[in-house]
Amino acid sequence: MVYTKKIDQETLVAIARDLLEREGMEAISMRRLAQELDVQASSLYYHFDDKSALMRAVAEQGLRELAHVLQRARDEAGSDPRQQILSLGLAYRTWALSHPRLYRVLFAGSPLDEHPSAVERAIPEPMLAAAAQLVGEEHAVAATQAAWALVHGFVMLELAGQMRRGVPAEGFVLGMKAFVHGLSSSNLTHS
Amino acid sequence: MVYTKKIDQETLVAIARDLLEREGMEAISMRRLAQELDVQASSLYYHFDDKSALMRAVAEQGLRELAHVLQRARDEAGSDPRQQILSLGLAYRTWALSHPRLYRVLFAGSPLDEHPSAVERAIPEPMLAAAAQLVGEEHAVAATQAAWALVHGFVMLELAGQMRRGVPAEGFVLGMKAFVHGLSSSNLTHS
DNA sequence: GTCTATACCTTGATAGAC
DNA sequence: GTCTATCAAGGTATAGAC
Repeated sequence: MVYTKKIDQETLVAIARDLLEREGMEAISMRRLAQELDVQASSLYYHFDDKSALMRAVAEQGLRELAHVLQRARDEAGSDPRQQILSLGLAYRTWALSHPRLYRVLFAGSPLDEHPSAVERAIPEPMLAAAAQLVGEEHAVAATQAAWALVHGFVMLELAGQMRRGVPAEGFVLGMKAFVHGLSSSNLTHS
Repeated sequence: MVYTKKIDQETLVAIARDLLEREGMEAISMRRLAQELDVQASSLYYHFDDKSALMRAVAEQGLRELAHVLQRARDEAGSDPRQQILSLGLAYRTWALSHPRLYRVLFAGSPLDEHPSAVERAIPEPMLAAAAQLVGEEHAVAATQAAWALVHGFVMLELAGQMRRGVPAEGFVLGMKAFVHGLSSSNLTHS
């Protein structure tokens, strides 16, 4: 061959992810990625159809990681569903705060085609199991939606810099405890 | 004057907001806004220094509206802080779902300069008052952060199309009730 | 206050040589 | 598999006429 191989899908995803975390989504262009790899921009199109395909691969890698972290958090939390939910929340927040821009990318795509999306299929799964134990199958989905909302909302507000009035970790723990306590003691069917 | 007045700041903000809601943030460019107003793009710079100043004005208008809606929701909810919090949550969600793209813009800016941001100053205020009644001043900030997270997270997930596994309204109400119940009955200082 | 004209930049993507 | 060359769009912003 005349021109020797320099890149492949894997390294391309790795570089894109790295650049994403370092400089944010706006910094990611095909030219910039190519430059980062010491390659011409047009070469990238040999490995990915277009930019969105590349970023989809990045998002999928992040999704797999987060799903794995959550799975492990639940496994390590013992058999008490309350403890499992708390553990899931803490692990979720830790991962999201450690990968802020990647985390945002997970929710930036258009899931309008998939029902439900890959994210909706993977992320809430461990919570769904814990919720079923705590509030029964008939309320598991609703409880999972609420728990996910609480954690996701907290992280998003923190990442947006909207949690500087207090100590975020305190609000987070208080919220999780109040929610779990309320879930297990209140009568969910009425009032 | 040779060229007669066609636009002013107010109509410019109105058109920008309208276009934002109709077609999303990507659709907003100075050229497009000008076209929508039957004017040249360069004319817009007479009224706003640049695009970001214009969009800031749009966001501020949205923020004022939401803050007003929340204030009213609390006023109408009576004296029970639990009822106030539920009312705040419902009103918040309703407004956000009615102005999805504008709502997102409120959190898209960089609040890294203001401590806290305009959003953080205005939005949680009514909740802060209700929370103080329910859990005392020492936990009011933490409880407010959690409540805001729950509602914001729920709305954001809904807007991202990640709540299609169940009936969102049910998960939302269940979450709010469990949280409020947990807040008022659990011992927040220990456990 | 709006106009025309334009400078200047960045982007995603393709064709065809090697 | 990567290269060079290039297209077609789109963007923000300014100068100066009217």
